Amino acid sequence: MTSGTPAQPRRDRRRARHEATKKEILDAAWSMVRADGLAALSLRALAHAVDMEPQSIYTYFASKNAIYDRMFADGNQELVRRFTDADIPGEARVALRAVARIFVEFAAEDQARYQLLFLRTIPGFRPSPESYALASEVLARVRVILARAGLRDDADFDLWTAVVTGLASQQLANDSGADRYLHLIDQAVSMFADHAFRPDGSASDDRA
Amino acid sequence: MTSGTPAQPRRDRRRARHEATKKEILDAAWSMVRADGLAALSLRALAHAVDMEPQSIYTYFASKNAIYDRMFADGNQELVRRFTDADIPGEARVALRAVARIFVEFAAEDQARYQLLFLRTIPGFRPSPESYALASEVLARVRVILARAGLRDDADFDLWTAVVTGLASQQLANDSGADRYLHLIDQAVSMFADHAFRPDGSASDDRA
DNA sequence: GTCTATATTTGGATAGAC
DNA sequence: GTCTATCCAAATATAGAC
Repeated sequence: MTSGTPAQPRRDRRRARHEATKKEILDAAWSMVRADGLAALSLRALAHAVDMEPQSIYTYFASKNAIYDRMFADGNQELVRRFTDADIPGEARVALRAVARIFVEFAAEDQARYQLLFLRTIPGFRPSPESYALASEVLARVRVILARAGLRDDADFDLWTAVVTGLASQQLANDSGADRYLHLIDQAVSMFADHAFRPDGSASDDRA
Repeated sequence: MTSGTPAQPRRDRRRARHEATKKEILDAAWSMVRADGLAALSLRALAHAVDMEPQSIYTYFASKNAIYDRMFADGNQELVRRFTDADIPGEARVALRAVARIFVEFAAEDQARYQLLFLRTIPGFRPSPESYALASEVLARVRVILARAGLRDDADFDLWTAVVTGLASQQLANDSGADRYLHLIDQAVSMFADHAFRPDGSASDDRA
């Protein structure tokens, strides 16, 4: 009620500015890892990219791994967002196609992001519990979508993730920038669906 | 005919010693990347692991990337060897299973090796033409085996590599040390074979 | 072939003035 | 919140003595 505590507009502005700078640093980090590779990120280069001295980065992030951690969280959040935004239909094969496209296209867009999120590529880095929770969230969403499509078997789910991550990793490793594996998505989904939804007892084993 | 050229036994011994030390260094490098991650390899630590000063490494390798290059070559050579040693039967599904097992087990054994051979994980590194030729050799062998099994379509081949690399990368990223995806190999092969060898016109598209 | 010495660069990180 | 100053460790690499 007295002077000096006017609902703290000054502190809010300061906090907003702080967050804006943080975002600026993260954006720069993303473009650097895209250009030079995930492991090549350095605090010096990052700082200079945002016109700072390297030491000033520590005002915003406690360590280099803290930056990786935020990037890890951002990447997973973006993927969650894409699953949320797309309204996935109930029909099984259509749903599977939609999920596969979202994932593989997301992967193909950014090799560094894919490495950070899905491969263990940075020697010292392990995501914080909060960030890891977002990664689990992604998996949980996919699991829900697939369950709604009629897929509840754990082995089938694992097989599914193997198929889509296989397309993604091949696309990135052997055809970055083009669509050699991207356009196999529908075929892969058909293959998987034929298998997962095959009538009981039709499992062929040894004969071509 | 005269003195001083006695079929050069001394030079041979020296060369043998040189090659032995080189191998010693490479062995140490492999165990270090297995322990600490591929990207964490340093010449210092490597040298001290073989009781040398870091500078002495340069007697054997021109650079750090030259070491990665030899490791890349060794890894591919080992994989070629495994395909050569296994005699793959003519029957299609049996052949596919054999190839898949060899590849996925090879991958699962060593995360660092898999990253080096199949993922672009080390920012500066690109294999030399000679080493890259060995990688092509691996792919060519698989292509021949699959062609003999009746698979000659390029898209089917790409789909095949996606399935096996998917199993491999999931096994490494999510279940290192166990066999969650390893034991999906047979199922994955059945899925793929049912698809690749399906009778003409049976392509299902939209219905579950 | 291995060492000492050294150069150079880069890396991540802290203390403290302003 | 940003800087200067610094630290320390590690990195790759070269020159030259032995």
